[in-house]
Amino acid sequence: MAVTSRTPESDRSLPESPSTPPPADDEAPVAPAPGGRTSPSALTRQERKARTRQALLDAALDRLAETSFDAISLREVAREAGITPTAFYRHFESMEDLGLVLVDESFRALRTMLATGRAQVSEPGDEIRAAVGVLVDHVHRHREHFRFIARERYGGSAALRTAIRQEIRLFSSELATDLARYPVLRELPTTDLQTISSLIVGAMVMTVEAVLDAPPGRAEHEREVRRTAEQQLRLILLGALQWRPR
Amino acid sequence: MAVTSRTPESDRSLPESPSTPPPADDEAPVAPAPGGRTSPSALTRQERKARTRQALLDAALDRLAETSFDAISLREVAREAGITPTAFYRHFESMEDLGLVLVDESFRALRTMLATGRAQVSEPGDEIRAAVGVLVDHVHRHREHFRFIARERYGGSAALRTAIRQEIRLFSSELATDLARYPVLRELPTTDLQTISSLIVGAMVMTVEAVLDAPPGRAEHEREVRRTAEQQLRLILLGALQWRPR
DNA sequence: TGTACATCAGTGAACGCGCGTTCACTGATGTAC
DNA sequence: TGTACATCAGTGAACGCGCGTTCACTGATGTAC
Repeated sequence: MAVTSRTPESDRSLPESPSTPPPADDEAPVAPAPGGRTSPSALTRQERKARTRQALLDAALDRLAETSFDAISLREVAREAGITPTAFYRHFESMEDLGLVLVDESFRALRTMLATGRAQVSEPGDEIRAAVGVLVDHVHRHREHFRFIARERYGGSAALRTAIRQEIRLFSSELATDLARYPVLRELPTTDLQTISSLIVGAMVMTVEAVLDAPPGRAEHEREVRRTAEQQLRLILLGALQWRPR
Repeated sequence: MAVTSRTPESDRSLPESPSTPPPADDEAPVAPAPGGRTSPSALTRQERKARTRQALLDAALDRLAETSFDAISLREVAREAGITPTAFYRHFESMEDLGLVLVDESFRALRTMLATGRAQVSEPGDEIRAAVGVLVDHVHRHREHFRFIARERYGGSAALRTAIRQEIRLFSSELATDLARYPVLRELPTTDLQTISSLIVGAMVMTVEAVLDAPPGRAEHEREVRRTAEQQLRLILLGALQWRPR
């Protein structure tokens, strides 16, 4: 197990060691500074706590690759984060509590995406391709968070499901507002805009799932997913332009 | 726990019984004919086994109201079905095995729906309303199976997920074939038809979830769900009619 | 700057519990004669 | 029809295990003087 270098009384590996212990310097599990340390840590207590907390969140996200959230145990999350089960309670009241924080974190990522999308308005006529690009890129960049949402959207405890559904509804409304900026759509009543944006959200959800399911290397598969998504949005737009209320 | 008697040797349900086994009469766990019974049971061993098996499947479906499939224990399913954990193995190799049977059962229900839909073609101009009606009715009639699919579609073990995804893909293809019957759409290349039908399937999935989420009594909420679904399909159709390949 | 005390993230033993799986078994149902 | 034997769905005890939660604790970090 080779502890890399240093500190006279070293070999300070944790009792339950993290899966990938010290990648570069920081990041990853945490290393909660066990007993007897001479050189004073560079981190404040507060910073350390924040890291452990994040390690717990990351550990849970990580486990979601294998099972659904409510099949993940507090103990395995603590183990993977490199702390005792008992210490878990210093950070969260329960796994459900942690789950709700993950919902929050995940939708923050999603909102970032919307902002990015609005910022780079791109040349007209190509908005759809650009939008799909932004979506797919973000899914790659926040793969684990999107997987979490996809899984728990209809999966887990009532509390998580409710929280996620509310966020999606909000997201859909924001999209409706965005749509209202387009000249042709501006005339449509709000309810119709909402119907349209929920259709778009549905297509997006399917797209996200397709991207997540893509075998890692298959660029070809992904190009296909993009193309389908673009065509679907185009078709929706085509329908929307023909749409007349009532 | 009264065993409700009747019919000397009739009630010939199949070993692998259809989704709704014994319409009136019994229901509930099973009553595995405990020891010391004097009056000979009216059921053959085979029939009894089939019932217990179905009771296990139903128990699992039932538990899915609370948690996701991979958080359901073999023991609680056995308990709810009225048998010992040990006896579970007379029917399924494992919970995963049982899960795969549920996938099968659920999609059989879904296929029934498609058949129904095709049969009652209804007056033209109203196909969309009729289709949405058939969908919503079927969700009500097979509420638990649809909930199972909705939950495990992205939720659980890789095996279940794969099985479900394959069924949905198949379903989507069948829909594409159906679409090809419509004069205007007949001209479109197969890939475009598939893109369109996957968009429709996406909207349907959202609709199913909305119906499942509806608070039981709220007829009003459900009318709204129906209306939205109809409009979305109408919009897709509108787009499809404008669609020109490439 | 040094000292004395407070804070609090993390420890480790212990608990009772439900889990999946094994095993040898029982006794009603089914079958061969 | 009656009898003797085979089948097999379900039993119940037992196992080792990982779980969530409690408790009294430790010792580095933080703060007041």
